[in-house]
Parts: sequence; C-alpha cells; structure tokens
Amino acid sequence: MPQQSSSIQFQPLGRVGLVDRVVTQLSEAILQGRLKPGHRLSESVIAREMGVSRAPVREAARLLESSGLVAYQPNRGFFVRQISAKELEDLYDLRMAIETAAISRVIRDAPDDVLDGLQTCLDELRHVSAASNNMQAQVQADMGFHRALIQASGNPRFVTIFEQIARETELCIMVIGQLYDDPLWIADSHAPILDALYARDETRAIAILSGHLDQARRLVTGQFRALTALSDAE
Amino acid sequence: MPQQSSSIQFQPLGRVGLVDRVVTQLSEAILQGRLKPGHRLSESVIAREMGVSRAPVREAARLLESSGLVAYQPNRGFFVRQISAKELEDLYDLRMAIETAAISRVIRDAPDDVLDGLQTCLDELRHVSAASNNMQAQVQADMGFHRALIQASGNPRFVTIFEQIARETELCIMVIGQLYDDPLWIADSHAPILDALYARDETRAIAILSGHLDQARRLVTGQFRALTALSDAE
DNA sequence: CCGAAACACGGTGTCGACAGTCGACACCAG
DNA sequence: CTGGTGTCGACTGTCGACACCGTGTTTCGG
Repeated sequence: MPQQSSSIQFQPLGRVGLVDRVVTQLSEAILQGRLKPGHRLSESVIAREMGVSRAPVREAARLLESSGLVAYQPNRGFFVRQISAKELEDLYDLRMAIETAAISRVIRDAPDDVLDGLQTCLDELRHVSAASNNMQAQVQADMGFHRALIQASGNPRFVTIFEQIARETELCIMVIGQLYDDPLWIADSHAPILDALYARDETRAIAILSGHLDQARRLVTGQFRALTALSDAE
Repeated sequence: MPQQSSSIQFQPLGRVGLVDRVVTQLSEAILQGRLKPGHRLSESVIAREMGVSRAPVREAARLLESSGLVAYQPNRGFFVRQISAKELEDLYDLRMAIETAAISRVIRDAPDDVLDGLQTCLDELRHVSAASNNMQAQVQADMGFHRALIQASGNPRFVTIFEQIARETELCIMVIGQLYDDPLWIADSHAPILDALYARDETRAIAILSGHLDQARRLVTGQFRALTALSDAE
C-alpha cells in the first residue's frame, strides 16, 4: 500500500518547530496592533493560550528581542517594545547611513539588470499607492523598494540591519494609524533616486535619497511625537 | 573622610544570573581562541562542565548568536561562528557606513569637551602601542578610540552595532594571531581624525577616516585570506 | 564485494515542576 | 495621614526527564 515511489505527491508538511510558530503569531499580533507597546508578555499566559510549554515561548521572546519588537527586563519578563521619539529619530539616522552606503555600492558594483529589478519595485509601488487606500499596503510597497535597493548592494549585513529598522519603523507607524495624505507623493519621490542610479551619479543619488528620508523622517516623527504626547497625557 | 550621610553606603550588589555567567565564560573562551571557529557547542557538555542545567546554556547560546559569536543550525545546535573573507569585507563596509555617519553627528552636535574625551583615548592608545608588544591590548585600545568616537555621536544604536562589529572583527583577528608590524602607525593614523574633528571639518574627517579604515581593511582581510586559504588546504 | 535498510548513540526540542523574585495590597506604628 | 513592614499571588529562573531527530555504524540481501 505505500505507493510512495519517486514522484512528488506530498510537499514537506509544515516542518517548522514550535518556536517559529510562536514567533510568527507573536510578531503578527504585535505588528497588527493587537498587542500594544508597553504590554506585558506573560510567558505562562501565552504558553497556555497557544497550547505549548513555556520553553518555546521563552525562546521566541528572545528571538523577538533581538529583532527589536520586544524588550526584556531581568526577573520581570518581556514587554512589547515602546519606542521613544528620540529612538525613532536615531533609527532614521541609522537608516540614512545604511542606505547611502548601499547606494554607493550599487552604483559601483551593480549591473543595469539589477537596477531593472528596482524599476519593477517602483512600478509596483506606483500601482499600489494609486489604486489602494490601504496604508499598510503602501508602507509595505515603500519598504519593498528600499529593501530591494539594499539587497542590490550585495552586502547581506546591510539587509539584516534594514529588516530590523523596517520592523521597528512599522511598529511606530502602527501606533500612528494613518499617515500619508498624498499617496502619489510616495512614488514620485522614489523615481528620481532610480534615475540617478541609472545615470551612475552617486552624489545626486545620495542627495535625493537624503532628502527623501529627511522628509519621511519629519513626517513620521512629527505625527509620532504628537500621538505619544497625547497618550502620555492621558 | 566626609561623613557620608545615609544615602550611599551600599552599592547595589550585582545580581547576575546563571545566563550571564555562561555568556561571559563562553564569549571569553571564544575570544581567547580556546574554542575555535567551526567547533560545535554541545549544550549538554557545556551544561555538565559548568554544573548548570541546559536551559541557561541554551539561552546564553541564543544571546551569543545575536551578538554574532556563534551560529545556530536548527536541529543541529550551536557552532562557533566561522566568518568568511567576504563577510569580513562586508563588515568593514558596514563599519565605514556607521563611523562616517557618527562623524557627521559628532561634528554637528558634540561640544568640544566631548572631543577632549576622545583625546584621552588617543593618548591611551599612543601609550599602549608604544609600550607594549601585546597585540590584544593594542587592538583593544584601537577599538576603544573608535568606540568613544561612536558614543560621542549620541546615537545608542550606532554603539550597539559597533559593538557587534568589534566582536566579530576581534574574532577574525584572533584567527590571524599576529597583525601589526608597526605599532606606531596605529596612533599616528588616528590623530589626524581628531584634528579634523576639532576643526569641525566634516569632509576632511570623513576622508581621513575612510582612508584609515580602508588601510585597516586591506591589512586585516589580506592576512585573513592568507590564513584561511592555508587552513582550508589542510 | 557492495548498496541499502535497520540500528544505536548522542544530540536537540519540548515538557511539567519547583524554587527564587517581584510588585501590590493590607497592616501597623507614629 | 504617612512611611515603613509583612504577606501573598503571579511570574520568572532553573531544573531533570523524555521524545524526537540527525549521523555514523552495522547488518543483510544481492
């Protein structure tokens, strides 16, 4: 009866361990705002609710800590990370450093067909921001372009740091709720960067990117400051 | 002795848990070369040798993973991180990005007395490299100056990333064994950076730092490539 | 003699339990 | 009312045990 000859009938069924599943559930809950910043993550409660023991939950929490979504206090446990306005500013400084460095490497090393991949991301971004009112989708597409830019640098370490920045920024934007008033601005502000890349004009590309990020920083931190000041007052 | 009032008689006694102690022991063993890159870290063996259970060892290993000293393979365990030559190059690219960004912030924001702190580090560095033949001490002093520079930027995130870079670089240098032939070069190549900082000349400071790091990168990666090619051949 | 399946072993993944610690609330003296 | 103290519940820190997985070895059919 085991007809299991050489064919491919079954895909490897979710061979993911418990830790990964807990990580997924927790990070989704956090990034969807169901677990708010500052909220205490009780290992016991989570373990009970997910039907697993505390060990995988604990490891998942440590993993989430190193990706910046939760904070750990010795003998007190894990809390959903509360990012301050200063930290958000610092985050944009770091992002500026990484992305400008990535641009230099891209202009120096990346062939034109890699840039074509970026063009695809840009089209996708333009399409999403024109068609949809879903802010989260717009943010995702925006991040997608920057992610592709950094991947094009060929430095995996840039990518991991960017992923962390993206997650934490997303966490802040989640707090804000609504962000852009002009969806078209997004795509239009990315296109000149790609133009400069095709032209291999490093100075111009960096200048434009800096301006773009500065504008985003002002927009995001401004609204974030307003929101946190509001909720602190309560 | 001034009659200290009832405020400070006791210092908060260090409440270090088992995890921290395991982390310390392991990272020291790795950084001192007693555990060589690629070596498997068996939780059970370490736990038995340190007289603790596997749980703290496991957590310590996860911590060391996020600081880049060990690598984790699912269902296989933890291994002392083996850094490739490409990764080492990428590491220097990242370091360049962080340090140049830090310099911009320092020149823009840091008052002169912070720069005086850097001067102290530089003196220390000069003293160590002139007096001692201990390579490890020289590397420490060198990193100390760069660490102070980055701390002066006022962005804690730069600092954490630098700490990670420093640890991994140290891991590579440990593999090499002997590095500098001219100890005086070290101090002399740092001084102009500080001069440019005092002069608030951002372009010059960045140019000098870039040159300095490029030189260090060439020196380190060159020897590293030679060494790893040698040990791969065996 | 050789290849594949069964096996044994050491390892990790997960679990439930117990002791140590923290924070809140009630309690007490002044 | 106020500052300090005792008590308690909930949680984390750590442990030993067991099942499962990966890997090298043995065994068996050809």
